[in-house]
Amino acid sequence: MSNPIKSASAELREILMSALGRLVSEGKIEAVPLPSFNVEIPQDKSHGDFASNIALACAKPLKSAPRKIAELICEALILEGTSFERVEIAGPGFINFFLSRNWFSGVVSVVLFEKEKYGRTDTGAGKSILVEFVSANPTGPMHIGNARGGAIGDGLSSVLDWAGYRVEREFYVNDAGNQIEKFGKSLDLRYCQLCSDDGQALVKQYSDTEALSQAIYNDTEKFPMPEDVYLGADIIVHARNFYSENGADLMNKPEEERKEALVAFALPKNIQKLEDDLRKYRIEYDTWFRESTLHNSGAVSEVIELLKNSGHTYEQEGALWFKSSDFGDEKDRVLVRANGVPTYFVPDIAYHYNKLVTRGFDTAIDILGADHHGYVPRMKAAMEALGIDPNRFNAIIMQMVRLVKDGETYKLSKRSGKAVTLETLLDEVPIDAARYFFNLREANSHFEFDLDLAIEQSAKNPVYYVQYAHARICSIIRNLAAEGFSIRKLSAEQMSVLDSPEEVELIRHIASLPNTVDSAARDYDPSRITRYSQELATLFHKFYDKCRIKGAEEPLLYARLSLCDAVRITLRNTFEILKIDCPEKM
RNA sequence: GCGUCUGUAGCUCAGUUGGAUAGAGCGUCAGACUCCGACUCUGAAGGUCGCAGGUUCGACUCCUGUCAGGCGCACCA
Repeated sequence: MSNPIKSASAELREILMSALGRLVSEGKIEAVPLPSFNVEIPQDKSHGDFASNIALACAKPLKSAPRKIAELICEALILEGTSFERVEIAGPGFINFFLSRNWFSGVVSVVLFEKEKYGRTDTGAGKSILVEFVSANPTGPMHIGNARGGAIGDGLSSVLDWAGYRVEREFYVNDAGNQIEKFGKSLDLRYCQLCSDDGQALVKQYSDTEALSQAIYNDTEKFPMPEDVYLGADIIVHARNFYSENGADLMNKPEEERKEALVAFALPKNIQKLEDDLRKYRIEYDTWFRESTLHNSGAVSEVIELLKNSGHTYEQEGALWFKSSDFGDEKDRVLVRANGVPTYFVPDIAYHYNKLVTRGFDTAIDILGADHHGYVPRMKAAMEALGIDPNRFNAIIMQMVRLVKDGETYKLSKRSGKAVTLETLLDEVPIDAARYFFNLREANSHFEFDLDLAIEQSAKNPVYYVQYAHARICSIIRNLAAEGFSIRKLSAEQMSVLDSPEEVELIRHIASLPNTVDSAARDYDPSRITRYSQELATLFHKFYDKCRIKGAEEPLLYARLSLCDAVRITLRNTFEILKIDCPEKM
């Protein structure tokens, strides 16, 4: 696993340090503690491939003008045998470095050698990370927010995997507590409605379950529902299916028993549906973790004891409180209500305790909607109270999605039961487009999803643009192979004919994939990868436009063909990270 | 009111630990295929980085204040 940029950068630091060392030993500069300095990639390519502010940083301790120091350093530099061939002093005292041709041709060789592994790094050093995402309530269908969370969570998991972490994907199934109560109550109400005279009349009228459900859903006069239940038509469908299989017998049983039977009937179907929808979205979880297991194993009551023992709880008005304000949370939180029932917070603490202690992951990441952002400080507080480093728990907050079609906003309302579901979205736009679009912007930005653009098959659509680049390369390679020119291994010497600005730019960008993976992993931001792939596609198209491959002189032809293959591999690897199709023809 | 996130070109957005003349796509205008896939490429116009201070060699980036918008602020989850 090599990283051409990182190794060049490290090499450059060495070169600079040894130059300083020589200056000190020759008595040309004073021996002072080395200040921290940068080696970075300038935005403007005319400023070289790397630039260092070392002379500016040394100005103060050496009490000398930055440019003067820069000149001394440059005189002491030894570039022979390194990846660099030239330096320049610029501006207030920056030292700009230019990479050698050998370095550029080396990049292509590395990519052709590492193939599908190119871009992977070992930065994570095998540390384990649990990424929990989507975790939609199993009481109903998934919405657009879950779609964004799914793409980001899965993309982030891939990025972390590529950066050398041991990653597991997890879905937390809220199959216990109040939501399930509410689910049971809703199912029971609908079931009772179906068994009523009005319901029976409709059952006879409609043979189609969907139509029947819609009729009942629409008729709020005959089939009223209280405020605090799920109104969606999917609830009626469950009730209807249960009725079809079991009839009205349950009406003679107590309400609690009915609810239990209905939940036992509907919940597994909903969970299965979540799995199916997410698999269709190309998300495969390592674990579907059930909240109920935390209750059954006693982990929930255990964590209450642990918190009590920590000394950060107190009782007030009959309830048990967690003094989360001890750890910077804005106020304290109730753990156990006056009626003796724990709040949702307790199983959640038990769950995160399970992640970090019981299962021992080094880090746990949650992908959360912005409406849950207030939840982060209290969970960090709970972890700290339990003696866990709160930095091992991280939350990615993602802002709300605005769906736009025909220039207008699609408003999604949970209440109406007519929210845009993940399923609807995937019916409207290709999976590639959905996954790519949701990773176009960083999580923490308000995102506008343009449905028209996602469907459009043109260069305006970024996902088509990048896939087209890949198909185009494959076509070139096919064409040349048909004429007897296949990719062959070239020496550094033969490869060094690639020196036009377009070729150099392209190679430079190819070289930065490992770095991009690292920075995406470091900042938990998979959107770096989509932007990288677009830039790569653009640079390839520019190269293609300027540099002919077919018909070029032979050494150049083979070098350019190798470059094409390197681009193809690099592009394909970014698609692999994002799990989108890699078409060889379109 | 408190907390939190976001304000960068007409629109959608980049800008990696503070660096050199603030970038891209779309849109607009003007161009490029008898030639490897034109689903492509080239060029032009377009900016007080919300506003005001501060920190320093240097600020879109850090700090303070302020304005506008999103999202929260339960013994709901």
